[in-house]
Amino acid sequence: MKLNKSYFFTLRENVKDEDSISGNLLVRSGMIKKSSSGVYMYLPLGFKVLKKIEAIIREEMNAAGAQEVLMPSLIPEEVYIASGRREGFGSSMFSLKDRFNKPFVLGPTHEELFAAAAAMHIKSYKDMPINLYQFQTKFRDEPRPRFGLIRVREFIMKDAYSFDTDIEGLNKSYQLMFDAYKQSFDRMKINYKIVTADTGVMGGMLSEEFQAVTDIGEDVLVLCDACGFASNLEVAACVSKDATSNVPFETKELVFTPKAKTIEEVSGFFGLPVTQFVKTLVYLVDNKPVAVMVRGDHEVNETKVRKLLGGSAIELAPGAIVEDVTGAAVGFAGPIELKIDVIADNEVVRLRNFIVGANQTDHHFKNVNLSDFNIKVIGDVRQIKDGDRCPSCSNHVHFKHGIEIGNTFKLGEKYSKAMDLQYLDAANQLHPVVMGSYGIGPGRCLAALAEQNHDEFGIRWPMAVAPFEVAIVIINLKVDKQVNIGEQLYSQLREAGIDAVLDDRDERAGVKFNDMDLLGVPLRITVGKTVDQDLVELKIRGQKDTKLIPVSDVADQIKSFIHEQLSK
RNA sequence: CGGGACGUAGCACAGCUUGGUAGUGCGCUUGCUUCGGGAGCAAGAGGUCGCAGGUUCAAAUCCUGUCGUCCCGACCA
Repeated sequence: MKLNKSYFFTLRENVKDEDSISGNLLVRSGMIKKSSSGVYMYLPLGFKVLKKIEAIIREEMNAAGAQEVLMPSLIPEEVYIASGRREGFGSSMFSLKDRFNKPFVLGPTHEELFAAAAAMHIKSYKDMPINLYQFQTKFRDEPRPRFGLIRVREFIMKDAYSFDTDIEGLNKSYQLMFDAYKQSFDRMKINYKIVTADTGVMGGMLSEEFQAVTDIGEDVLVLCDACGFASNLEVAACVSKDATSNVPFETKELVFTPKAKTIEEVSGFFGLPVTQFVKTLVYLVDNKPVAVMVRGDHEVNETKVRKLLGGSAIELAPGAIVEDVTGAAVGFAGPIELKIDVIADNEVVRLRNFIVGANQTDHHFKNVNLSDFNIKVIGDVRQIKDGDRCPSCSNHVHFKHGIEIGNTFKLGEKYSKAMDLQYLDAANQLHPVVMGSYGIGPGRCLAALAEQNHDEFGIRWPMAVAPFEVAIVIINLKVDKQVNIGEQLYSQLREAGIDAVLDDRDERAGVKFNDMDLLGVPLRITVGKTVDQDLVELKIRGQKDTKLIPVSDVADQIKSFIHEQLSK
C-alpha cells in the first residue's frame, strides 16, 4: 500500500470518548473509530489487522478439522425460547419485529442454530465427530460497554461447535480445539493464561477461559507462579490455612453497639481484629433468602454460594427483605435465631468466641460459638484473597487482570436435548448428541495485543498481526533518487511476498516516523541522504539504533528478519 | 437500572458564574521559505454552540424537557 493516496490518518491527541490505552492508540492510529456506545467502525488498517488475526485462527481451525459456515444474525425469537435461553439472556438480547409483527432477535451466540444445522446431517453415530465454525457478528446489549474493543455490543466472534456421540468423543474434540486455541494465541504472541471459569448462562460441565493478562481486564485472575495454577477469581477454591482455635469457650453476650454497622466500625468499637468478626449477608438464591456467613476480612463469592446451593440466580437481598428477615436495620444481621437457612464458610467454623450481628438494631453478640446457632451448609463460599495459599501447592497466589479472548465449554447434552438433536447408535438406540462450544473474540485479541504491546510512541504489533511488516519511508520527495529507490524497494519487497507500505506522503520526516511508530509497524526502511552511497537505514520498532545497509541487501535482510520473528 | 459529569469547527479545549460581534491550539486549503523525529511566516476555509421548548429587547450563557457520550456502581457469556 502506498500511503499518499490511501485512507489513512492519525490523531496527535487522545480522544475523549476512549477510556483505555488500547482504545486510544487504535483510534489515534486511524484503525478504528467508535460509532456509538460499544459499536465500532474498523477502518482500513484496523480491518487489516483483524483479518490477519482471523486468518491465523481460520488456519488453526481448518487444521483441526473444523468446517467453516456462516449463520444468520437475524434469528426468530422462538429459537431461543425453545432452548430456554430467551429468558436467560433477557434484556442483553437485541430484539425486533418484522413487518408482520413476528419477533426476531440479533444472535448473541449460536448454539441453537448450530444444533439445528447439525441435526440436518447427523442421523447416526457414523456421522460424528463433526466440528462447525464461523466468523460472525454477535449482538449483546451490554449494560456498560467500555475499554474500547474489549466490552462492546456488536462484535465478530469465531464460534465453533463440536458434535460427538459420547463424553469420550467430546473430550477428544475439546482437546483438539483447546490445542488449536493455544496454537492461535501463541502465533499472535498474546501473553495469556488459561483459567477455569464458571459456565454461567452457557451451562454444561466445564469452562476454561483464555485470558490475556493486562492491567485493565474486567476479569480477575488468580495466579500462582510456583506451580502455574491459574483460575478465574469467581471459581478459585480457597484452602484453609488457619488452625482451629482452641481457646476456651465463653458464653455469648449481647452488647449495645450504637452507630456501628460496618465491620470496620464494629471492629473499632470492640477494639478487636476484623478476623474475630463474622459477617452475615442475606442473599436471594432463586428468590429465596439465605444467610451467608464469612469472616470479617473475607468477601462472599456469589458464584460459589449459587453453586453450593444448586441455584441458578443469586443476588444480594434488597434492604427491605433484609430488615424483614432479621427484624433489624441493615447491618445487624446475625445467625442466632435466624429463620432462614444459614450457610457458613469453612473459615467461620474454625473460630471461637467471635462477634456477630444480633438481629437487633444497634446490637451485636460477642463470644458467640457454633453451638449458639444452626448451620444448614458449611462450605467454601468466600473469595480468595491476594496472598492466600495456592489451592494446588503451598505457595501464595497473586492477582492479575485478564481480558477474556477465548472460551471453551464442554456443553454436554443441554442443547441437543432442547433442539432434539439425536443419533442412532450401533444397537439402534436413540441418544442425544454431546456438544462442545468454543469462542474467540478476534477484536478482543486485537485490543489485548495493543494493550500488551505499546510504548510512549504507540503500538508495537507482533510481526504476525502487524498492519504492515515493513514501512518504507522516503525522506525527501523532491530528491528523485530517494523516490526511485523507495519505489524500487517497495515493489521488490512486495514481489518477495512481504507486506510493505510505502510512505510517499509529502510530509516532513518527523511526521512520517511518528506515524509509523504510532501505527506500530515492526520494521522501517528509511530512504534518505544515504542513497548517494546506495545505502538505506533499517530500524526495528522499539529499538533505538538504526543500521545502514546496502540497497541490494534490503530484501534478503527483511525477509530473514520476518521469518525469524514468525517462527519464534 | 442507581449515582455523577460532560455535549461549543475534524481533534483537544476556553468562553457560561455576571445574557449583548463565537474564540485558542492542533489538523485542513493556498503561497513563500524550510526539509532526518510532529517546521516558520502570511492569507484562508470550516461552527443552526447536541436537540426541542421557555424566560428576555437580546441566550453558547438562565430555566424545563429530551437525546447522546463518559465515569462510579449494579449486571454480564
